[in-house]
Amino acid sequence: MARAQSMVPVPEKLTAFPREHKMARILIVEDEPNMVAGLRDNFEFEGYEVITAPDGVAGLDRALNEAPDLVILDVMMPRMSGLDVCTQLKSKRPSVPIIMLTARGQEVDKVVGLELGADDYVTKPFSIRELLARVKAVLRRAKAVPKEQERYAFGDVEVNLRSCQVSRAGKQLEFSAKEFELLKYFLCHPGETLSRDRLLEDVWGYDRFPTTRTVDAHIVRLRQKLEPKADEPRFILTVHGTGYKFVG
Amino acid sequence: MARAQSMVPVPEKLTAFPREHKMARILIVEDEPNMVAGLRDNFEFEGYEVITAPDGVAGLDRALNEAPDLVILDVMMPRMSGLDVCTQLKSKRPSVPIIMLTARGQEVDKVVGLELGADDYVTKPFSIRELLARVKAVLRRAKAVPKEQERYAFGDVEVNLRSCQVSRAGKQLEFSAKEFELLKYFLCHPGETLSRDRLLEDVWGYDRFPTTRTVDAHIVRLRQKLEPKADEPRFILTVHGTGYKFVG
DNA sequence: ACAACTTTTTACGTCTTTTTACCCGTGATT
DNA sequence: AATCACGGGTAAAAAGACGTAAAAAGTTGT
Repeated sequence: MARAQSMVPVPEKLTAFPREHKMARILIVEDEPNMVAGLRDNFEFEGYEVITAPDGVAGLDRALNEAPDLVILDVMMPRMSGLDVCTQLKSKRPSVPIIMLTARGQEVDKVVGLELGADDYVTKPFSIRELLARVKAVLRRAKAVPKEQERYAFGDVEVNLRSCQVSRAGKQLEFSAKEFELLKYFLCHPGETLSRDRLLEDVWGYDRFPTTRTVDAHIVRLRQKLEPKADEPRFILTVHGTGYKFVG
Repeated sequence: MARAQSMVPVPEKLTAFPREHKMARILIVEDEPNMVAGLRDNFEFEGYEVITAPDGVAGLDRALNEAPDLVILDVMMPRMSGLDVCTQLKSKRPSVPIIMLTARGQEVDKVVGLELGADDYVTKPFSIRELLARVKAVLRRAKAVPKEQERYAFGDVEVNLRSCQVSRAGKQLEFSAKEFELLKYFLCHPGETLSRDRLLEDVWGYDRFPTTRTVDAHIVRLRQKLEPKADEPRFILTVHGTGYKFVG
């Protein structure tokens, strides 16, 4: 079913991939080869990492062993139906988001699917853009900061991870996207010594390869905004020869 | 005044609170650091989310931008007195409850404060339990009036969510449906940085999938209608690399 | 079916952020 | 103390995101 693909003339724009920490890995479990190929092309074009499985048994196996960030699951498949995979997967990895693909007229399955724990469903035939949009939405929701961890404070600085706000002595500070991501990463790994390579990989992402000095440049800016004395840091410390660490 | 703090044993770590639906966010505007620390400990122990500001100007700023559920306002403060903050805040966010802190002997201020729209006042020195009780009471009253503020004002713009009317300098403006929905979403999430994806999902809805640039196009139109200078926005701000945010 | 209007897409110039390059100071090592 | 590697500061180049206008597509009312 190359139908989905043809609904949208494939490469529309080369306008950069959304800069996420790390591009998500998506598992597609689907038995129809053309459909798989179409989906793979589109998702890879958007910058996702794609792994696939041709039937339910293999799909469950890969889902359990290869830690995908999201699973797209056809309902009708050989060996094990998408519904069964869904049930089993959710029981073992409750937090992995699942999007079900159902054929039109399988209305019942939609309901059952959601009851089984699927996060969303899409009815065939669908436009690839719709699927892409739903994937993005589900991933965003899955990644949303849990309530308990959304706020941090150190010194006279307050950080709200949800609303992306940083204030110091009650006054709002402006942070660029990267600066905020980096700060967030520090906050989530307090006391840990983080190498430049690790920061690059986790904050910048595996498919980008800037110089390690890039990290330094950003550290400088964080310090200028957050440290009482930028040249005598109290929070973002240098670990000579290794990297940086944050202490709150 | 570390008094308040010592009255309730300060908990070591504030990890797991009994989870209510949504614990209220309280803004404390107060210049005395010990007082702030004491209040923060106590309120956080009770499960409230606490944000603070050390003077009137910063306080007003956070009150407008971070949507607190209640504001505790010291009368005597640097830069801008609690009374002025109260007046200004009430004119822009009429529904946000305010509790004033006054020193004994400032009897006059009490009266003035209430006339200015404060919901309650507490005289220093006070017991933390008294303050907690009054906060709870005020919140209860505020919540009793079924929420969702329906009128907003910023700059010379007035918005009525119920009648879907927008006026600027007293003159009615025409808004298309989408434009109004978008504006409404901004008004309901002041100060929060909203990504294009989030706006698309929440404003455009679940089953429509336009490009993220569509959002920009609408932003332009909102700005043209609402901003004094469309090319130098004061209310609908760009957060480069992330999205937009509204500040009133 | 047409006209008027709203919404979405496209295209491109401008502006911001990010990255790189280079030089200097400082802390580690011998 | 001398050397050397590492990190900090700065500015300029490169990459990327935004603003805007205008065209295209979609809606609604007549």
